[in-house]
Amino acid sequence: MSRNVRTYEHFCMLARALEQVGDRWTLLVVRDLLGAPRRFTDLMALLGGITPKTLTQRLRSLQDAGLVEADRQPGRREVWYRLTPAGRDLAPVVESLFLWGLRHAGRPPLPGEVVHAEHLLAALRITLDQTPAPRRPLVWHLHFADDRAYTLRSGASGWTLTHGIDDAAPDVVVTTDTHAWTRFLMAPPEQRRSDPPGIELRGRAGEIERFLEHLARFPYAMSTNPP
Amino acid sequence: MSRNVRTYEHFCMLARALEQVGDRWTLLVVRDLLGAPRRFTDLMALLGGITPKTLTQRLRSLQDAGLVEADRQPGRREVWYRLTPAGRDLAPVVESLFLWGLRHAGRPPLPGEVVHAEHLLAALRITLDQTPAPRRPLVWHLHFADDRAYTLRSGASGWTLTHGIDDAAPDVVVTTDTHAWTRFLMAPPEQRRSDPPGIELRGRAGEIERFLEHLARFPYAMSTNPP
DNA sequence: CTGGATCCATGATGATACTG
DNA sequence: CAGTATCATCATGGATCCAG
Repeated sequence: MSRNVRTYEHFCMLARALEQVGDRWTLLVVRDLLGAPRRFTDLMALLGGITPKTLTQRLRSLQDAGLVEADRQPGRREVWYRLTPAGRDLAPVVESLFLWGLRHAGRPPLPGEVVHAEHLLAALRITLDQTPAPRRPLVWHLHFADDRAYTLRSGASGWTLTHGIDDAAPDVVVTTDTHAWTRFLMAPPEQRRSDPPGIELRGRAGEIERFLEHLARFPYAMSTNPP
Repeated sequence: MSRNVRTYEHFCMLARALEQVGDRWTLLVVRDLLGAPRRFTDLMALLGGITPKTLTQRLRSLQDAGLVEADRQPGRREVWYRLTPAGRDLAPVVESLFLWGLRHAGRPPLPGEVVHAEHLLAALRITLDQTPAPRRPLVWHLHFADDRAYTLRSGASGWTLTHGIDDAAPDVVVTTDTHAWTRFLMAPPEQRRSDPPGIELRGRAGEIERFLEHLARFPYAMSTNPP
């Protein structure tokens, strides 16, 4: 149970933070737990390429640091891992790294890369949060070919991405698959209007227009320095 | 010269970002280059504990990734390393990690930890940026016992920390040493008013009061979730 | 099936010493 | 000042196996 205390021995809050979350894979685990609580095998699938040994080790470190807690219910097989409040406080860290990656490595998938629609949706949600909030709350539903569905919703405290669709009437319903959705989002915004292949957009014409307008800021919403 | 291409092979902008800056020591190098251009030995001193081999390797990776450039002038021994615009874009990443560390690991130095006033000043500057900007620009000078001096200045685009003191008339002048300054800032804000040992504050009484008021938000300025 | 543990190979990092 | 060289150690990856 003893932790790998690989320390920097610096009196610096950045170094202290990196001692907790700087190891390989750690922030990717946090990324996936920010979306929702997950089981070990959920994480294995989302983190394609991690070995069970390393995942176990990262989850233990995060638990010891108080960033993750394991939910083990008697009579239930699975263990659900979820972030503690301290773990959720890492959201700004993950978001700033997402934005940097979008800006400086925002290219379509390389051959062999594992693709999960959810990670692209997370990047989209963060990008939307960098743009002015819409005057009226918006609700978009996204249905993927593997039967996963997500809701993107704007609210007073920004955009949220949730798993599944809720009962609120959506302004736009997107039906697609991971591959088409990836090609759609990684294409230049001008090209997204002309009947994108593999994507069905349903909703009032004005709402679809508004949807495309918001997406036009993706992936280059942030700029500390000009592109 | 060949890169350490330790990739995740995920189509995820967070993973792409971590491939560039996720290695041990890398973000600490960026932290120190965000303050000013530095020489190899400057970095060795600030990064106490890094080996020259690892520092060389990190600087090469950062150069290959286009985040750092080396300034070698003919007839000059030293090499000055500085961030490129893409490297400076990492400022939000470093800042969010600083804030997380302040909030969740903001304890006084542990025995054996290397202490540099500059890293605490960086954390202070970031914290000041989280609070409402002062109505009028403020200038504080800080003189340390080792003859290093810094200027903290508020402006339209937030607070800046610069090396040395400029010619503008300061509102407050602080004279101290690294140890006393660390104890001062890591003490509860109430305790900072009563004649802190090892610190001399000069300036009009109202300006010193304003200085202490701004510092009262340190180190707990940020909160995504309540403390 | 989920949630791991074990063994071994390899590569990244650390300690120390030395050099153009 | 700005690194290299050498050697030792530790973390990670790959594959396989196991208990509830």
